[in-house]
Amino acid sequence: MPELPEVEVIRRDLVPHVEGRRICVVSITEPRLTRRRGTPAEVAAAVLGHRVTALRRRGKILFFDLGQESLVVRLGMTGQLLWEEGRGGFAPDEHTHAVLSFEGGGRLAYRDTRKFGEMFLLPTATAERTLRIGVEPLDRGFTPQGLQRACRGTRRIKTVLLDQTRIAGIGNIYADEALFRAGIRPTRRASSLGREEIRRLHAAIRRVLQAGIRHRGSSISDYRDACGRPGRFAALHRVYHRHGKPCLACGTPVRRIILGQRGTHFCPTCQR
DNA sequence: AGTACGCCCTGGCCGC
DNA sequence: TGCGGCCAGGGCGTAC
Repeated sequence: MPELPEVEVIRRDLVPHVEGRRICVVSITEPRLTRRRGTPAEVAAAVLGHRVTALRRRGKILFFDLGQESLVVRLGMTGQLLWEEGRGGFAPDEHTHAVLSFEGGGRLAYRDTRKFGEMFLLPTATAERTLRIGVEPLDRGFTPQGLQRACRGTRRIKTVLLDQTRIAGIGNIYADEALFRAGIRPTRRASSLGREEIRRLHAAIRRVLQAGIRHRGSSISDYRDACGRPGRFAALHRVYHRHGKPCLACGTPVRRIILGQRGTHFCPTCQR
């Protein structure tokens, strides 16, 4: 579900509530949530009593820094982190798999219908390396030259964009939208892109991710921010989920194909 | 090294 | 109304 813009919106929503606050009650009720490392009881015990020193994001992943260790949260396809103010009145439903309560009031609920998300602990110092997270596309360190390097080897440009070990945070929606804005077909061999195309794609990736954040994310179905509100960016999608409808630039019907097991949307006229 | 594919889950929607 | 089939924004393991 959530890609970089959605996760960043959630992070920004949560920072004022959780940073500097101590976790005083932990409940993890879904064993799948901690499947990568440890049991729910072990993770809960390790989190309990710690202060959140920082809430960081890398790609689509959130890190609740707790001192030596960080609680790593991946939202998968349908994961949500919802902030509930106050102590009472909060009724977790059957899709609420974890709740962190904070000293002084306020709770953070983790909901995830499809249970693809995860929550586990890693040593803070090595967490990013362990998870092999690629370059952060909105950082200065992401350059056209870096994108060029990421394009070596792999077959199709969309596959490169979705590879989290190369560039972090781009998922199916923003890959299709960035490729449309750059005028590049998702099926193109990455190594065939010229300097000018790389430059356009680099700019398009940044523009589309920033626009996604500005409009508080894309809510196709499940995505909600930390207050439970949908984002507005889906209304501004130019190709994603617009198959059969006229391209907003030229009127040609937007086409949908399957690429890498994922629905892929593009304009056959505007994207070459 | 790269890619195709199945799979982990649940729910919504469409057509019959 | 009910049911089967297909779809979904992610990512991992396995086979080739």
